[in-house]
Amino acid sequence: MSHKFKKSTRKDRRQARDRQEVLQAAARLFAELGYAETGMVQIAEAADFSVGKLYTLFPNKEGLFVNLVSERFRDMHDISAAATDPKATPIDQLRQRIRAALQFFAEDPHFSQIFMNEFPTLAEGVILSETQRHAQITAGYLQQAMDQGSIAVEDPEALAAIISAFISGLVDLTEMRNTPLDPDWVMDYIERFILKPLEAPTTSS
Amino acid sequence: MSHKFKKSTRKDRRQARDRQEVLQAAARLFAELGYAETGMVQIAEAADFSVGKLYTLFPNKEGLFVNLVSERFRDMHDISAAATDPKATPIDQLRQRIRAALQFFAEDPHFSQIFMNEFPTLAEGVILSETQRHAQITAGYLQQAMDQGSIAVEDPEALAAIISAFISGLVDLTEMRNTPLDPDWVMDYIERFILKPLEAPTTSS
Amino acid sequence: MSHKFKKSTRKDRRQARDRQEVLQAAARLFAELGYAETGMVQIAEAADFSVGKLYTLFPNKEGLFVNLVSERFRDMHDISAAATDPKATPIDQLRQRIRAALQFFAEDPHFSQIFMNEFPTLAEGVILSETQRHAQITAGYLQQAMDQGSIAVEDPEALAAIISAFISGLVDLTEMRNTPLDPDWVMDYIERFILKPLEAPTTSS
Amino acid sequence: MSHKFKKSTRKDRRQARDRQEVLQAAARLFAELGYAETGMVQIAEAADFSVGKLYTLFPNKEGLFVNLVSERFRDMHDISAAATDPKATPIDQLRQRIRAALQFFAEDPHFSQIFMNEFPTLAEGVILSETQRHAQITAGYLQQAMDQGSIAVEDPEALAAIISAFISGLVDLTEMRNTPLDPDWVMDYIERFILKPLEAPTTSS
DNA sequence: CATGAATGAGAATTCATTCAT
DNA sequence: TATGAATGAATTCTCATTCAT
Repeated sequence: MSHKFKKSTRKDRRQARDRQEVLQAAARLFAELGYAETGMVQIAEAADFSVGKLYTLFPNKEGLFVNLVSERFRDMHDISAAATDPKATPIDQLRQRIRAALQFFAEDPHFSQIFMNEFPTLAEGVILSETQRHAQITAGYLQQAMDQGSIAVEDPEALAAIISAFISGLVDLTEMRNTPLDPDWVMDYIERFILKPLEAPTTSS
Repeated sequence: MSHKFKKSTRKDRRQARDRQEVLQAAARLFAELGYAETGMVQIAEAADFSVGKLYTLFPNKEGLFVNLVSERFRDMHDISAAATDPKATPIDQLRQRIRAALQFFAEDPHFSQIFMNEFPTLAEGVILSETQRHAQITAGYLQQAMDQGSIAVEDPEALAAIISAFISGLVDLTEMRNTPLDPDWVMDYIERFILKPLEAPTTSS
Repeated sequence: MSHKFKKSTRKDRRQARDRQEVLQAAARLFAELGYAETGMVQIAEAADFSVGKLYTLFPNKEGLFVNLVSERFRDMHDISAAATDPKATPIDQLRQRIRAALQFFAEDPHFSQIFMNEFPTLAEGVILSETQRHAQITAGYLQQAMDQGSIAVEDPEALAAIISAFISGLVDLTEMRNTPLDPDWVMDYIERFILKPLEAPTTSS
Repeated sequence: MSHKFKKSTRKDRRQARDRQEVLQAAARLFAELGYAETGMVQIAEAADFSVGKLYTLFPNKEGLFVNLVSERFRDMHDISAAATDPKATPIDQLRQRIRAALQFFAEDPHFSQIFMNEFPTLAEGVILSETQRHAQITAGYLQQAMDQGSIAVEDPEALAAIISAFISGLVDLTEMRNTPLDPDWVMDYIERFILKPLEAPTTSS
């Protein structure tokens, strides 16, 4: 019973699984070739589906891409949220979030690459708002910390942008050096150049 | 005097001017629509030239783009070089370079946007090497400073990447806020979060 | 029986039929307008297919042309081969071949025209080698006949070229007169001016 | 004096000379690259004239080509006419004409190549009529000879086509073998396979 | 008159999307 | 419902011809 909610769950589950398979294949191609150079036929072949199927799962190429990115974003968000201890201080929660994000990038280099390379070009609608949401969360923690007086008062949006850029810059460098991403290595830089200065008593100025 | 050198400067000058006009129009379109979404016909219309003219000025679409970017890059490099006082300390020279680059971004928001958005996707050949060159110069100053003992010893490449990312992040934020870029504002952050920590005697740890 | 081999014959057959239709339409246009003056859009319209379809059937315009010509060539070769009685004398086999070729030209005036007009310009790769192959076969028969002493000793390559030219010349004249090609009429000339003189005992000179 | 006729002869002569230079350069290019692959700019450069000049000398690309071919045709005609002894028998006059034409081909391989390769495709208007005129002259001699009873009665047009084809075939072979054209060699074949059979008393039939 | 840069119509080719089977 | 062949609009690039200088 409860028809409304559980209707055709079997089909839905299969659909969801198919979508995942397509997204996985697409992620690899987008990462390797870029959005513009990846064709729908290619994606279909890589995912072992027909082109038509792709259009039953996603509205169009852009939709597929948006879906791919926003889904991974949501995953990242969920993981980050799960990794955050609500009883910790705001700054510690931020630390946990950042580390979780780095872990995520380390585990999904395809997404990481797409995020770094293809993203800016296509930063529209859903996607743009996703990045902004993440930035806002970061900014939120910083704002809380400022309110509590535990860090110096700054423009929290700017600090969030800086943290984001920090990560981008170091992930990029990692990619360029063709080495796996080491979250600790990045974390150390963030710790020393951002968090520590913020936490240091600005007393003797 | 020197006949050989001044030959046909009239036409050359006009060509150069036309090229600039095309690049200007193209820069605006690439910034607004992105490389892939901008057509040659569109550029021609925006620059008020015929399509054919575009192909007398540049070998093809990619050539036009590369020209646009590498030209502005060279300009940036030249301006940066001119702004640098070779008698200053390495870190001060780096300060001067960064400020010059920021000034440049502030004055050419289109290039700035293209640099931020279109770049990663098309980062090939000439362009990639240009970015690397800039990063290397930054790294070079940092290395010198480390050698002189004036800053803490770090991975200079990573620091260069961080500085680059810092700038990207804050320029991006500025764009997002739709406000003009204030070099001083960015500089202040770099000063406080990167240069100062580096210069601080790491002694009492 | 034999599942593997008959798989998807339906589609294959349709494809083959479509290909033939395109080639037919293209043959007419190439014959009437020439290769350079015939556009892909025109061919598509004439064959009542979309332009895209053409590119699923052939790699590009040149490919379509080469296909058209080499296919007909192969047909001609097969028909010629089938028409040849291996037990006959070399000269009689040559007779049979020439007659078969003339029959072929008579039945496909478009190909004949393309062969006469468009050929030299585009005589590259596959096509050139096809003509050479035919010339070599002719030369081969002549060589055999010479070896057997049944015809006078001559440069067989030159004789082959002459026979080829003979056919071209008379086919051309037929076209110019806008009359259907009569194989017997051409054959008669070849018989009297080439084969008979060759066979005649060169004794009493 | 006699203003009407000699007006601006200086200029006319220069024009004629320029035209020749252009045609010479064009002939080489058309022979090497083919009509379609040869551009007006290329011709201009090869002839060391401006593109504009080309359009004062000829109406357009096709006009230039037609001019080139018909001019050489006229030359060939003139030379052939001069080489012909009106007191000789028709067949001897034909011999003289053919020999003159062969000489001409031997001396101007570019024209020869264009004639063989590019010609059929562009066989329109002026050009077509030129070939026909030559064929008609040949046919005329043959007709005369038939009327005089010195050769067997045949379709003179067909014979003319055959002679033409004979020449084409052997010139082609020469080109393929990449050797210079030997008029005597070709002449010998024509003599033995066409003229002699024609002259032979058809008595014993 | 000569020049050769500028023009723009036209050509080949691609590929996201649709829809008959 | 799934398929993947078919579609055709859109894109890049060329080159014969013109015309301002």
